[in-house]
Amino acid sequence: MPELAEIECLRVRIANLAVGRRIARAIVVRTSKRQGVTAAVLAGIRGKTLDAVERRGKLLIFRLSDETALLLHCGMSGRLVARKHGNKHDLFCLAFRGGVHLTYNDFRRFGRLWRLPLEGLPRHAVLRKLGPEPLSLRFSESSLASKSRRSVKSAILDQSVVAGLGNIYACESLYRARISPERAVGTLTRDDRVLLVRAIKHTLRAAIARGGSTLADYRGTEGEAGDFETQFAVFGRDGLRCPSCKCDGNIVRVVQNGRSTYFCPVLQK
DNA sequence: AGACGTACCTGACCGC
DNA sequence: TGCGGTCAGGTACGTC
Repeated sequence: MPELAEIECLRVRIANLAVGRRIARAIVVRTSKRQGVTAAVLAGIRGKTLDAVERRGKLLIFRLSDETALLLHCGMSGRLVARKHGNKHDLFCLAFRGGVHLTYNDFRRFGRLWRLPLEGLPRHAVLRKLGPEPLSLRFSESSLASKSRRSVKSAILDQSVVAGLGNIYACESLYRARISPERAVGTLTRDDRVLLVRAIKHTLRAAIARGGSTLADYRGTEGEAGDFETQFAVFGRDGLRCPSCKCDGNIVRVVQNGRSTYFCPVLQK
């Protein structure tokens, strides 16, 4: 459930479900020290009220009434679902008064959980190194200004450059901006950067409006209803015709920094 | 600085 | 049916 658009949709769903409710019980179903899912991390949250659910990049931030926060990074496959625990990949469950349950399920177990005082939040290592929110005014053409020779795809996936883009929306945004993912970020003109920033904002807004993307791993399960994957122009579409009517290109798949990149080499320069 | 490999995990899918 | 390889929405680390 991992990129910004999916996390944002999840945030809204959780907020509607549980903000203002008191936590009746926190159940650690399966301890994972590496992930931070331990009884110690969740100790003492019983009786606290969930005051707000926020998001920063791909991180979810649960503000609790005792001036602490739970931070959750869903990794590759983590998600919060509104049901009691029971699945074999469930790690913990928050039971709220009034019968609402939130269960964290993560079959690949790359997710992470932290608990810390609100007061120390901005200084927390995972938050401190995040770049601007892509949908905020702080994210602009100048955020991408650089003399670097690294690829533009690698730059926009770098969470310290812009927080929250993942592999799907990086590919889709570059397509929309008609910029090759293989271009060195330092060769982008100011106009290129303006186009790319606009494309990123547009792509994320469109994905959020559609409830995010739901890939095969999750399809048909537990209530996540996003369908932005039906709108992909390039992601996972290698060998198919470029959807632009103006070019005769085919989508290709290449590997950059160990990850699949999809693009149209005719349209994207 | 940055590319690359590796590690962390489980599971789906494909070719043999 | 099984087996090995490859792939997966993320991040961190060491090495070159």
